[in-house]
Amino acid sequence: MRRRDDNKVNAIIEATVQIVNEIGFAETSISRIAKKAGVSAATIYIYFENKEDMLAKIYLKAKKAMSEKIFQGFSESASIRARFEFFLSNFVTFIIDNKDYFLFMEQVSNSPLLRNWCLEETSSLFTPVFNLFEEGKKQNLFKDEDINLLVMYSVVPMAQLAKEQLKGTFQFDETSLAAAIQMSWDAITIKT
Amino acid sequence: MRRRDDNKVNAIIEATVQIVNEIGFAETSISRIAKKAGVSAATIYIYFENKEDMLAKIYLKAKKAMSEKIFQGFSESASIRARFEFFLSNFVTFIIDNKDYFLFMEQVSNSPLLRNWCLEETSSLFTPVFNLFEEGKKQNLFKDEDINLLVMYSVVPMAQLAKEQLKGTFQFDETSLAAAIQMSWDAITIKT
Amino acid sequence: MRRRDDNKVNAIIEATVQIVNEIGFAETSISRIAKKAGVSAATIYIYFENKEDMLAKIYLKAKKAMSEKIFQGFSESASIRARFEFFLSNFVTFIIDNKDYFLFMEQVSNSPLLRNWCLEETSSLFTPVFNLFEEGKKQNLFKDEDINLLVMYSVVPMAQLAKEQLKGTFQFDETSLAAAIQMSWDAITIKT
Amino acid sequence: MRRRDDNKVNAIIEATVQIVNEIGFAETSISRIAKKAGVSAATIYIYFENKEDMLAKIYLKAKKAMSEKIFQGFSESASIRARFEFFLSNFVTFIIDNKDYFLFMEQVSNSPLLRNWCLEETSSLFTPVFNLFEEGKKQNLFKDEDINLLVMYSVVPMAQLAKEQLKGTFQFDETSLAAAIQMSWDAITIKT
DNA sequence: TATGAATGAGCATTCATTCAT
DNA sequence: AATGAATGAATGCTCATTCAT
Repeated sequence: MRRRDDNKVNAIIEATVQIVNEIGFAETSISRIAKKAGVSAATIYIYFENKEDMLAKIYLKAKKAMSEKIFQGFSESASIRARFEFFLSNFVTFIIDNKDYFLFMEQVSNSPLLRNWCLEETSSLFTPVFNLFEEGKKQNLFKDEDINLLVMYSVVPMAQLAKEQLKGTFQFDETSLAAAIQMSWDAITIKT
Repeated sequence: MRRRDDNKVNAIIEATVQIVNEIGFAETSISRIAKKAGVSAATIYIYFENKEDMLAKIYLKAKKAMSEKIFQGFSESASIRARFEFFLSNFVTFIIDNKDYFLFMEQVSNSPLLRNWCLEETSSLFTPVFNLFEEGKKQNLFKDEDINLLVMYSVVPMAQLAKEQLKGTFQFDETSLAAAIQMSWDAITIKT
Repeated sequence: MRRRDDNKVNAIIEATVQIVNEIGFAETSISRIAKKAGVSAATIYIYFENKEDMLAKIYLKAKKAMSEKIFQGFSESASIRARFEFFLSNFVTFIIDNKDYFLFMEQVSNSPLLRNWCLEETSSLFTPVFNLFEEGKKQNLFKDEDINLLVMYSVVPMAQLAKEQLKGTFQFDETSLAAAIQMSWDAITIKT
Repeated sequence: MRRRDDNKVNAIIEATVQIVNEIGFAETSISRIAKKAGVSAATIYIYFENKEDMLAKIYLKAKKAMSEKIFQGFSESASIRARFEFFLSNFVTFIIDNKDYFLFMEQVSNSPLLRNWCLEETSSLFTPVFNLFEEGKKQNLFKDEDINLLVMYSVVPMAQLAKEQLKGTFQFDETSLAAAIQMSWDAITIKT
């Protein structure tokens, strides 16, 4: 029997990510993916149950890749501030370096149909951040607000800025990254 | 000869917005819109050139409506802080009160194909905010950073929180709104 | 607006009947029907909800046509024997004259998926025959057996013979028709 | 080198027969058969040339099995009536006992594409019946009609009744079987 | 022998759009 | 202005079959 050809699977994944980014989630069709990946449309159904399954699996794969890259070298024993900086700059770096994957994830997570898939599996990938925020709150360093709020003011603007950079309307350098991290910090810490 | 029937146009617009929110951008088809609006699909082509044109026009209409509502009663002579609060709380209120329109705008603006349409026309609608930020920077109240950065840390988290509320995972009340506004304020102002 | 084009509907129906007879129920596809009918496949969906709906409607139409032709001029006051002959010879005539429709009905009624559709609506079309059998039983002319049995021995062999004629392996003429009717009669009547 | 694995062939045949009966001829696909038989779809092509060849071979196998069972113990020297009863009741018994095979044969023989295959090979399996009818005609016991006619009035109604039993709309017992055989007999014999 | 991988052709259906009235 | 009819092109997906191991 023929052996599973990982080149084909990867070609499918790459093609999917690129097409979703080029023309949008709504317009992405199996046949376009197949053509770009250089395989028959039928081949896709060997590796994935259906379109939704394919998108979900690619999404999870991307999310895991992000989590790994971001927390590679993350030390739970470092200071809150150090971990905060480490996490946010890794986050930005990942987005810039993995433009396609990140934009793909954005597209997927903005699609109403697919918001359900992956909540639990996903959130567990980011427990180090949640721990960080909880610890900061306990130390009276961070404001005593809902974790959601803290995330909104630290992670979300950073992601948005990275998106602006990908669009060409913003440019991260050391200075602006530091400024952004400081703004996040100011937003969630208690003024002294 | 009959005249342009605004009832029909409105029915089409309402139906479009609702369907996009119900089943997502990707699944929204002309025939579904027509059925929900109670008109023939052919009728849509009397009022709009094609599907893309229709979505663009609805998007612009929504954006204008938002701009008007947000800046209704906005006084350029009020204090920076007052204007800041006024703007952000109006913004949140608009989102909550006009759930359908806002989510529609989100869906559209996340679609790569359609991101180009309306950049200039759109940004001009928010000049009062840009003025506000410029003024704040001149007064040494706001950090001397790129306007984009200031926007990221004030508008974006607020929008995200409003979306969380619409999803049911967050709840704005007077206290949490005040807290959020304060976090925005802390992020962009110079600590004294 | 365009007017409903009955030519198109009829062309679809004719094409369906012919193709089902030519290549069988299992192999009949919408696109083949459309090609033969000279319309777009999409046009079929204007007149029928889906493939099953189309087949069901054509089946019912054929069944009604058969019932009408068979019972045209059927007199409830004629003698049992006269009605028996009238019915059976009309039945055979219909099959011979409407080969396509009859074979289509056979194909459909032998398909397990579709046996459910039309039992009630269909059986009511043949009440005159059931009445005939009941009456014959009351007069001690017909054997006192289940109506099903009487039908099996009168209608079914006749249908089968007509099918043989359509295949070319049998030929009805006045003599053989009379013989067949007599055999049916002998099967179900009480010997005296 | 391994030898032909009859377990696999049988599994394929069983699976085919069952699936055709469960979901109908039209919906029966190689991959479904393979799954049910517990083999790879490719394996089927080791034992059969293609789908049509497979169905034809199974059909013939079933037909031979039926012929064998029906004529097992058939004595050419018994009386006409005895042989007639013997044959018909064996026929019914076979259908009832081998529901799957019989219904499979019905499905196949009703498909126009496959009607050609097996005419000669098939008819030869039933020569004892033809002999019986010829003998009956010579003895002036049976009507002097085309053999086809005699078959129609003896075999066909019996098959149809058996089908009704399988559907649950009729029930053979000793009495009704005897009644049916008598009706067949009355249909084809010369009244005295 | 046996099979997972692979595919071109085809499926039923829906699409955005145009046409004739 | 309004719309039912009509369609070529596309959709996601399954098919029967072949290939490489």
